[in-house]
Amino acid sequence: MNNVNRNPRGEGDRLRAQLLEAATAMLAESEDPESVSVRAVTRRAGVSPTALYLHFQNREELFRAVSEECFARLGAAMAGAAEGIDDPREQLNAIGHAYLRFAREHPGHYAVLFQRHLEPKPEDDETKLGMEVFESLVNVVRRCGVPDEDAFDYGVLLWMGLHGRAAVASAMPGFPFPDEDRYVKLLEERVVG
Amino acid sequence: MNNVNRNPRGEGDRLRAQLLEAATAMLAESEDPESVSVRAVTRRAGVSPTALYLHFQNREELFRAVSEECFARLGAAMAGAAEGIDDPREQLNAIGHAYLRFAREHPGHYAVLFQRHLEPKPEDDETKLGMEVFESLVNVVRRCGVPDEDAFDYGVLLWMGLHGRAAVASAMPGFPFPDEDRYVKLLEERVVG
DNA sequence: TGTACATCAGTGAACGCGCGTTCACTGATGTAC
DNA sequence: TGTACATCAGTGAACGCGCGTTCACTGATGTAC
Repeated sequence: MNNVNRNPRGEGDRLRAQLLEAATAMLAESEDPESVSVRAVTRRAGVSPTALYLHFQNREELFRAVSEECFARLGAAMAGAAEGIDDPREQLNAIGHAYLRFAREHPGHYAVLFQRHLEPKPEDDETKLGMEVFESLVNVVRRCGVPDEDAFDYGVLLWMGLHGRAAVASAMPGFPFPDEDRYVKLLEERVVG
Repeated sequence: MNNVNRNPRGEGDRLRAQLLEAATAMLAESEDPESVSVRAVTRRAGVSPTALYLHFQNREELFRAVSEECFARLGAAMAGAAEGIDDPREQLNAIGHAYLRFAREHPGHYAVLFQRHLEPKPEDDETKLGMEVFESLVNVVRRCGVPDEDAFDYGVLLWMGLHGRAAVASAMPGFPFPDEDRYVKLLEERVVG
């Protein structure tokens, strides 16, 4: 990077954001997390490979950050889908569709959340972030009239049903799944009752 | 390989089996399919990297073969679990447990089935193999008294519920899943009714 | 019975590649006196 | 007001690595005449 493009003093953190954005964008295009390499990301950000180490300890940390970003996006997609809907059953339906659509349209982002195995960190922000998104699903389940003691379990079943379909549909494109509309309806009917 | 260890004339196919076994064994230990490289597999088999190309067109083909092997093992585990049980509900329960156990005890084998994306081949043996295993699950569902027109759908829901839990439990070890016993019971109660 | 030849099951060296990370550095900009 | 110095945001070369694949080959074993 020429000095021309260097960030001004005190704004060094901008590059961090740019690197994150570059990594996220690559993941959106590539579908294979392994192709998001330190060198590829910095190349895309127009910066030397070394520059990444000014903002992340190593590649693993970059992935951790990308993962957080993707969780936030998934959460936003689900929340956005539920917005403006009153009936909790319809909310649930919308959320289910949003989930599957996210996985289908952003396979790379979805994969980094549930396919790549980051070695768990002490704080484990990722699980925490996942929990937040999950809790909001459980809340909708509760509002569907499911008894409090069942809401968590049913939430898990719904989530697993969605994840299962998202993951397998991408790994085995040949399998004759019911289409998304039917699948979501079926899943929610059976689980929530 | 010294000539000492070379397979006798006409028995060249033995090496194919040995390579497959080596790859499968590595997968059982490593959990990360990417670590199963041509060089690592041939090293383990005690043979030069080039020798692999006598039996497989390329790395992709090796993976395809490994994938078939793993599908067969998963199918066998499920069939074995159902054997000797009369009540179809109990069979279903046993199958569910066998599925989750397979994924838990052989994460590498499970990952190669549903995580690694092989570019789909024309014949698509993999989907076919998966279908066989799946059909046997649907048959049990049918024998539980589920109407024929629902059996396929319910089978899908069960499978997705199992896959979801297997995959997420391995990717997010921190998530507070109900334990396997409860989960399988819950899933089957809700889906099959 | 001997010998030329084909086949089989491999080997060994080399190719070009991209990777993660470390190290010592540069040059602009702000700050203390 | 001038100047020495610290800090900041990067760079560039190099490290050692393992990878998938190709190429021309070797040496034992079987087969035809």
